[in-house]
Amino acid sequence: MQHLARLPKDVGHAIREERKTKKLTQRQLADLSGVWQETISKIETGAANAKLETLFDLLAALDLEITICKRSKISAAELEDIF
Amino acid sequence: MQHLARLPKDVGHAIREERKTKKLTQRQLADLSGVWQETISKIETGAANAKLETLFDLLAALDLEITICKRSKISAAELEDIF
DNA sequence: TCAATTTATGATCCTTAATTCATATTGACA
DNA sequence: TGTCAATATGAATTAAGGATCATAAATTGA
Repeated sequence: MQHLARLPKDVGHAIREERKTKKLTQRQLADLSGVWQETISKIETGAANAKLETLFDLLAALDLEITICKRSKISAAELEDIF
Repeated sequence: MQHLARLPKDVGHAIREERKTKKLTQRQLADLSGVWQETISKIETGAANAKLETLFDLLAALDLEITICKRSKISAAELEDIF
């Protein structure tokens, strides 16, 4: 599964989804990544405008990486919003 | 072209590459994105650990987006380092 | 429903990014 | 090489994230 992100909150959603897919609690992810549970909560709910390093710490713990590419015409998320 | 990123400096490289591809100066990108030229310089050179919002401002101005997905076995950048 | 776990929130402190201005360096090119 | 544009760097200020502790709220499962 891959997640498209154009805003910080999209990143939070992606992290939460992947964490749940891997059946990890925020605390377990905190232990794996070195990022505090409270911080993870704020990022997942979109309350934080995280720093790149924090994001990459979380992505590494979740065995994820980022690809930067040209914007697609319409995203799956946008489709979900429309229909 | 798509850029893989696992560290903040990878993001800086990707932004610089895309900016050059589009033949924009840092100042022009600054005007387009609302991010200061000085900040762009620091991000591109890896001297800054940018915030997500700043990153997305730059990506939007460059018509780029991010995809979060499972780590590939080996990246193009890693291949370049090896060979 | 109740208890235990998980997640969210709030406050404080510390660190650091972003802004802003000034200027030094570098790079391109006539 | 000399000049102009582009990029980098540095300082000061402001704003915000992250660490940390405490705890409230929500979720889950017996």
